[in-house]
Amino acid sequence: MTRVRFAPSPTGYLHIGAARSALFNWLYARKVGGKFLLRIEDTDLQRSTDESTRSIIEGLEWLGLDYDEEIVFQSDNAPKHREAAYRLVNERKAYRDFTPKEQRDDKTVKEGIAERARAHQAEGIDHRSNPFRDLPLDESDRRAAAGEPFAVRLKVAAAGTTQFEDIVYGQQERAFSEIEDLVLLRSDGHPLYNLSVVIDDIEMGITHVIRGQDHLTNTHKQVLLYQALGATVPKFAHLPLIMAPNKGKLSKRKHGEVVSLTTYRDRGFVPAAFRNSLALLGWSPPDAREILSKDELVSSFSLEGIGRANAIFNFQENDPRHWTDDKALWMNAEYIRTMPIEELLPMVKAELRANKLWREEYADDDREWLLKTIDLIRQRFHTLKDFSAQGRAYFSDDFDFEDTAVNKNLKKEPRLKELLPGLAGRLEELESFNAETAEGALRQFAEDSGVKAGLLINGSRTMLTGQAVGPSMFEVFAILGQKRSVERLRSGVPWYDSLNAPGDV
RNA sequence: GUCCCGUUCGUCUAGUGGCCUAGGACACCGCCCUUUCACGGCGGCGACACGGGUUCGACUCCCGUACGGGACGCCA
Repeated sequence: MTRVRFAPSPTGYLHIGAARSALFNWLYARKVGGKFLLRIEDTDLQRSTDESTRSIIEGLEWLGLDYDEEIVFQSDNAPKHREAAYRLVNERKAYRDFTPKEQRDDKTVKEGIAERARAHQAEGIDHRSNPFRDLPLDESDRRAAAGEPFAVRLKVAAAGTTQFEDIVYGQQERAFSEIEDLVLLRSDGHPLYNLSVVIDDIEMGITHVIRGQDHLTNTHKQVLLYQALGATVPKFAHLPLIMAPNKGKLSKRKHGEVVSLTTYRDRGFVPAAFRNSLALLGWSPPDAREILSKDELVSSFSLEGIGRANAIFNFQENDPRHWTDDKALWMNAEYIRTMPIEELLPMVKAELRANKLWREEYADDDREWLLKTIDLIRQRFHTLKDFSAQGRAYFSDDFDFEDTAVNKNLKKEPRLKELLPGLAGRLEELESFNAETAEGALRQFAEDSGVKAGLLINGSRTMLTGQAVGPSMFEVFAILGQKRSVERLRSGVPWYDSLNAPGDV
């Protein structure tokens, strides 16, 4: 039985890179009929928060990734991790290191590592020189019993290599000389990442570890641990990383909310669309299709289809039109305009409700009207937000007039101030009011008035929606209905309204 | 610094020695449709990092160089 897991640490929102790892694990599990487990790696007590755990769970739910079995909280397993470390000490596969703990500033460790490595290189210090490595066990036990603090380190053999076959990156090999005697247990007894992960993965019966490529070189350490513990080594599949437009690491500090999954939810993404575009980052189906439903993703997914090169998530922070990856945005628009309207409806409802534009009649009496309206306006929308922003005039009489639209479609032709109310009169007289009759009346009125129909069409659009762009004007008349169309054509609002923009009259 | 990984249009990618004068998608540009804007249709721009091999033949295999990324912690 295949068992995979997603194991995020709850130290912030769910990052889109992590979300993709979760997605690939989930897809693989569903594809092969295995289990997809969730483990919260909350062993860093200082940085872990419940809020973050909640956001991870919500994020997975939003993406439609359901997990099997109970969530495992890694911190609950600390006693097991410690026990395993002590067992390794007793088996002489690990040892107590009584060297006093070195104080390190978390901010500067990265430079510290490089510096230390350089120094080691120059001075020729090898990491098999720990004086406690071969301390007799009874003496080690005695000093421990006496209360002397110690860390537990894995005893890595001096010579040899470790290897594993990565499903994505192929055969991997690393010399023991490249691997230090890693610390398993801190001197305060706190189990460290590599130990915890391995023990938990064994405990949870994980058969395939699918995770980011940033873990590729660490995997050798974990393989060593599996072997020391006498456990079966799982299969590994490392995923290429998702990078920022400058090819650097995607980070909250540098790139802000664009890397957070919740941003996509909050900014009007359809979950299926985001899931679809996430799946295509580093993976492609055999038939190179791009629009894939959840089921289609599952059925065409394979670890073999994963590429090896990092993918850039292309976004331009200060360009509202390209605030996130263009293809993701396009895909969202594609989903919005093509998905079954019944599936879109609840999302539109939530959006309208959040903006106080939802009316209870939409659920029953006006349901048909709502569906028709959504269908009409969704064609040119990119996110769900557009329903309450650009779409506002369809749901409320209180909407804004865009200055550019007013200037271009109304003020340029002063006669419109009289023509539009005139048109309203003609429309009012119609006994049967629909797109066809409205069009007929408008064209007739244009002819009678000696103006081009386009003048009235564009003027009407701006009077009725406040905008210069939108669906076919006659459809809009029909959707808004006779009464509202007439009222809005007669309203003088835009003529006064935009006067408050100084200098543009 | 050491080790590991990678490199096809601006971006996501197809491509597993001849099907490639390298295909698709997004973005961009143009035309058509349309008295708006989208959608749609048609077209354009645009890439095998570089150098050596191997081969009758390399985007595909090998080596090197360059560039990019990752890892190296008593963080996860």
